[in-house]
Amino acid sequence: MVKILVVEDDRAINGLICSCLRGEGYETTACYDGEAGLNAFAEGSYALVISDIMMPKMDGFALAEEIRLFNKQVPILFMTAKDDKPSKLYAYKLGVDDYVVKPFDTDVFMLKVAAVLRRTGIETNKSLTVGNLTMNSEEHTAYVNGEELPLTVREFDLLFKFLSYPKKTFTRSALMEEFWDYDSSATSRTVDVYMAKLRDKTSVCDGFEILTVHGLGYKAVLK
Amino acid sequence: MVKILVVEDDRAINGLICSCLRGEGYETTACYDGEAGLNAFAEGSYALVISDIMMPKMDGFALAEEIRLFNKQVPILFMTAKDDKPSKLYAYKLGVDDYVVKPFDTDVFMLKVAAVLRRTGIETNKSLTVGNLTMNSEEHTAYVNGEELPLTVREFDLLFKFLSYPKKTFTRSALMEEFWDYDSSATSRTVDVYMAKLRDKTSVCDGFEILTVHGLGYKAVLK
DNA sequence: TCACGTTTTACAATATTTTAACATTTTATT
DNA sequence: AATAAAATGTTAAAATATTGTAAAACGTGA
Repeated sequence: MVKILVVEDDRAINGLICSCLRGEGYETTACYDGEAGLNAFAEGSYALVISDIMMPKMDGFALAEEIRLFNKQVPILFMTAKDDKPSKLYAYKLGVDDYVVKPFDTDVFMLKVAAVLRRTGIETNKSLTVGNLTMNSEEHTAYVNGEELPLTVREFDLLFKFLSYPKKTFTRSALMEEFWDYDSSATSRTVDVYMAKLRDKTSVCDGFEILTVHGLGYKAVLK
Repeated sequence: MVKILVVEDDRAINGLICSCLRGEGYETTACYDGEAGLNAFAEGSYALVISDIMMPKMDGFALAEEIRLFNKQVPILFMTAKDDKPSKLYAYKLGVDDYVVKPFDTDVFMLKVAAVLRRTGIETNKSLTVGNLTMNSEEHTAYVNGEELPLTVREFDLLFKFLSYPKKTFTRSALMEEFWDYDSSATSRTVDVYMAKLRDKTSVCDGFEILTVHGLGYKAVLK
């Protein structure tokens, strides 16, 4: 559910990082240079970017600058063999979230990833609790006050997404791109129907609310 | 030998748990308060810690915190009479693996133990009991009320998997990847046929049920 | 060939998704 | 403030998709 973009030209290291992350239940995309990283970032909605600094075509700093042009939120985690202070300072100036020096301990690395995501309010685990609602993506189950709340796959996916990124507004088209087949011809009004269903089904939940952002889409806000 | 540390001040309950676990082939150490538990943990290398929450000297939470100071990996299973959410949330924050509410069913308890160990990659027993069904993966045999339940290899593998991870939903493709040849061209509908067969054959079982997760796959739930 | 387990097929039964119609709310314009 | 226009809410029926199941076809080893 949580997507992480890994930009690192050393394919062995990139593979190692990705497999560690996948082992923790994250979804990963591997890119081998800054340019590819930027393109990938523009395509999908990533919860975190992990990037090397020294890479062909576009280095990590340039990538971070480009990403910051249209996204000031997404956490960026730099990896580097350099431990020099100028790089470090420059990195923080760009709004980089944290800094990992290679070679690194994968345990510590995973903890940093979890910490960054926690800090930015993204649920890292396969389970998520908001008020009296608990969702488990592995079991594909939702419980309200311990009782199972039956949800269809689409309903589950949508709700899990919304609660994974509270306050974030999702447009109908973004949701359809993410959860509907590429060649689905469904109207964007379909999303509205699901929102109504979710509002109905989650009316017993006390921790959040699904709000309409008129002219844009929907968002979940915690209360 | 898989070693399990049991920390529980009620000697009767502690003894019961230990004897159950030993019956399943685990090695156990009994401690009657948190302090003794911490000392024992520091001494030996345990694969799992099972702890009560309310105990003299040092409660379960404190014990878990201390253990986490020098071991972030070992799974911790809490037992408690409390079913309140604050405790539960706090427990998960400490990285506790699962939660058992007393009084509990020893069958379910043993399954949780097995599930936790399996999840953390520790090889456990080759046999599994759910209600009136006992399966032995070494002999590839299944018994219901002492009578043999004839299962083909595929049926056995599927059922054993499902019961090893109760509540977890398995997609058809995940199952096929695991149990079918890489180059098998079988349709995923084949899985459905096996589910029907398993449901039929296990209709005399009282401890679980195979449920359909529409749009995703199947799961076994204990009852 | 027979026996047995596996896989496919076809159709029935269910469940979910989508549409479409109308109601209501919000926004823009006068 | 009144009105029109646009966007959203709601619902049930229609359209699709998924699953259940029995039977047939297939493949393999004794």
